[in-house]
This record gives sequence, C-alpha cells and structure tokens, in this order.
Amino acid sequence: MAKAKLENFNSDELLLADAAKAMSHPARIKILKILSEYNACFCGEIVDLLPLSQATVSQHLKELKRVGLIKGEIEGPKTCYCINEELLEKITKQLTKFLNKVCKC
Amino acid sequence: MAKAKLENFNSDELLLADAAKAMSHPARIKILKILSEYNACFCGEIVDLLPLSQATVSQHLKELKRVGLIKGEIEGPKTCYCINEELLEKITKQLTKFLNKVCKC
DNA sequence: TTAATTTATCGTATATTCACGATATACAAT
DNA sequence: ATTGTATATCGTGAATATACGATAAATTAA
Repeated sequence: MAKAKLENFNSDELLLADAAKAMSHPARIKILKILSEYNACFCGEIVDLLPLSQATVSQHLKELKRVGLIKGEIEGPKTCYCINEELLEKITKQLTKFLNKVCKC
Repeated sequence: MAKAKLENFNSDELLLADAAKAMSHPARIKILKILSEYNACFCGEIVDLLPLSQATVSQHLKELKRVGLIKGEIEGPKTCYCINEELLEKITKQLTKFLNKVCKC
C-alpha cells in the first residue's frame, strides 16, 4: 500500500495483513505444506515439487522468510528451509484470535 | 498470479490463498473488525472510520465481497454491509486447520 | 421536477507482484 | 585451478493492486 497511509493502522492490523499477504499465493501455501510434511527441505527439492522456475521459487521463499514464517540455513552449497515454529505459532494464535472475534461461530 | 499456472494448484490451496489475499491489506482487516464490532454498517460510516477516500474504501469492500467475506444490502440510497457468517466460518475452519497442521504447536 | 445524498464505477497514475532467463556467488569435487 | 552443483540476485516484461478525483446511478427530500 502507499507508504504514507501505513501509519494510520495499528501494529496488530499491520501484522495480520502482512502475514496474510505472505500466505496470499498458492505457491507459498504449498511451500508451507511441503515444509510441514517433510520437516525440512533443500531449495532444489521444493523447486522439483512446484510448477515454477528456480528463480520464482526462490522469490517465494524470500517472501516467506521476510515475514518470518520460515527460516533458511546454509549447508555448503545448499540452503535448507524449515518452518519457523515460534513465529508461525504467534501468527496462528493472532489470526485465530482475530477470526474468532470477527466470526460469531 | 499468471492464469496459466493456476491449474497446477488444488482447490484447497487456491481457496486459502484467495482468502489470505482478501485479508492482506490493513484497511480490509480493519473493515472486518469494524463490521464485527458494529454488526452492520453503511458504507459512509466505514469511510468515516478509515483514512482513505470513499472510492478506495468502496474498492476494498468490493474485494471483501468478491471472496464472500462480507455481504452488502441496498437500503434506499445506502448500502449496508455485514459479515457473511457462513463463509467466514468456513474460511476460519479451513485456515485454522491449515495452520494447525503446519504448526507443531 | 429539482436538488441533495449516498454509493459504485470510470479513468488514470503509480507501485507492487509475479514469472522467467541470465548471471553472480559460494561451495564441493576432481 | 578447474569444473560442476546449488542457490540468490539482477534485469525485465506483463499483470495486478492501490489510491484518488470525477462522474454516473439511484434514491430521498424539498
């Protein structure tokens, strides 16, 4: 969004929106699924499981890392990715809390 | 995303990503909060509560309506918006299920 | 009927996202 | 040292998103 308008929202709203943005692409949803299933993956393994180029997958990984949903550890020439459990837990709680407040169910 | 690539993802992944996209802007998070707090609002009331123009707010409302998170009912010259409880419940369950599967907490 | 009110849409400018090929970087193996 | 492998980044084009003023459409009030 226009940067000038960002300060008109509180940190809670900004965090939720940012977390949602990180999950707003099916490739990134799938990456999170893959990482939770295999626990940890090299970048190349993720590329093989997605219908996208290496460069594009790398960009999606970067976006997930930016928000902190995953972390990457360099192992020699490879990078091993895994879920960032602490942050995912925080986001899960916050999102669940938000949804349950908004939803009367 | 590029339309040609969409069919490479399943409907579950597409729905989650789309729901996340609808919530990926702080203004839309705030609109959902406002609607849950006041139960129902006219468009103009929402405009007064946001630091955005009437045209921009209308666009955000349209995006939330596109995914089905809210519904709008025309009352004379006004439009009254409220949460679409059924769909929000469905999305809440699906998102919670996804997050809890991905998160080991 | 005319004027005022409310909301949606149009037109438009700018910024961001998405995707990919090409390239750079970093390490391992020979 | 050279070659091969893995990944990140650069450059770029196309598509979407964001924001707003202006305008259209629909209803109510005068």
